[in-house]
Amino acid sequence: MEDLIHEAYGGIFEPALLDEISSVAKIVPFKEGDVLIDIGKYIKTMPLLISGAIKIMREDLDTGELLLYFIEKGDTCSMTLTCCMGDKKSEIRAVAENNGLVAMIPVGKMEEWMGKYKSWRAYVFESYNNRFNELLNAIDNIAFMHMDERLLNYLSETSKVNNSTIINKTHQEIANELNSSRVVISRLLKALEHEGKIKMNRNSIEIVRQAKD
Amino acid sequence: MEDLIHEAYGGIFEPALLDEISSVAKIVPFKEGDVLIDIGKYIKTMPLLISGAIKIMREDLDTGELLLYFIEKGDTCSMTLTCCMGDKKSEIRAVAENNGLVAMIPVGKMEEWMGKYKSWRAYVFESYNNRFNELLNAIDNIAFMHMDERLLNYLSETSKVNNSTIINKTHQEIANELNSSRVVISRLLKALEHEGKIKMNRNSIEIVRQAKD
DNA sequence: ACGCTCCTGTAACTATTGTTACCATATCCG
DNA sequence: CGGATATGGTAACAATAGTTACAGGAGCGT
Repeated sequence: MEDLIHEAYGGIFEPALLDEISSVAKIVPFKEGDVLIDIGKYIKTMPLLISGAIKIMREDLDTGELLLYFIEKGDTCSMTLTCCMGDKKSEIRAVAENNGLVAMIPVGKMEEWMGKYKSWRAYVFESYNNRFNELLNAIDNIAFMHMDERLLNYLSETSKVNNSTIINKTHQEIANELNSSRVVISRLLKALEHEGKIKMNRNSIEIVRQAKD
Repeated sequence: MEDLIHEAYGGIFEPALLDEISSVAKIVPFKEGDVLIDIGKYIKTMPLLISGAIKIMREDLDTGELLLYFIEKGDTCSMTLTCCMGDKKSEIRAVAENNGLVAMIPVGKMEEWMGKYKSWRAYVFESYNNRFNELLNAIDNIAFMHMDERLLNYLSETSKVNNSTIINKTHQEIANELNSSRVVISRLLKALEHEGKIKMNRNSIEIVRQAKD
């Protein structure tokens, strides 16, 4: 179990901190679809992602939903940071995109380490910064891009975090994550298939050419 | 000049920190339209807003623009925090919405205070959290709302930060900040006028009923 | 007053996205 | 096997937003 933390965070934290994390962290596995954090909930332990990918979603009042960004190995969600530090409710939902592991850290340790370890402080700030930029990126997507581009981006990102050119999602699921409707997604996917960028099968989509040519 | 800082930040920082801020800060006035921070630029001093309002904009590659949120007295922009701490380029543009004052703090002091003052640490985290939530709010706006609602929100927010029910902006300016086009904004404003929510004059719009009834 | 620029109104059209409806087939389960 | 459910294809239509074009009036400087 120490190996896991060392592998994922070895390049980020100083040795003494790694040891401390290993001693206090509880390694928890999660499965695809698990809701790790939900909107309106308080967070009592902070998760550090060891393996797998987590998607961060925003929900609207009237059942609208939107994928904001993915989190991968070595990352954490700044929302959990603020929630832990400030005792606030979560504004986002975190859902497992695939199977993986998290190291759960008691909130008390977080603040302790803020004063004790420089690498921890740097990590916390880096996390905030990354999440901020990912939100900006999400804004760029929905504000400046059309649905077909957003769809391609989504397929590309999903392919990346799942390490596969084959995406096992239904049109309905994709529509939900992009806050669109199934018919629209089917239409656009069909167009992408005609352009030779993807191949479609039941329950899966294969990316033929990556979005970034 | 000490009075200004005490007035704006008296409830936030401990006395010793307030004194230190007063001694090192350079008070700088700004005028409506001033570009305080621009995309791609490095930031060498951190601004604390004393009076006035600043709008934070995001820009697209092909000349699209979008207002993300406003910053008011007692706030700072988390982008400047990360830029200062991490020596990174700004991803956003900060433009003065009206006239006001900022206290400019040398970057070195920021890090010094992080270890020295608990209220400073709390403030920095609170700022990050506020900006994060404001970005989420911006996402809600563009992802889940139609242009007419966004327009009403915009008018309401603008009215608030300018302390006036009269908004001195042209349709073109509003269109730019909402990343729309002038014709669309004119059309929607006309509809809002028919609904009795606003009154229009050349170069100004009066909010008759606040958006939040 | 004259010409110029800026601001706004409006029409007509296009593009994009969302909605509703219906169908075909695949898959799962009893 | 037979029926229920999930998934995807497609058409027709509606709603929203963006584009182009043009006109009228306000304000400004000469």
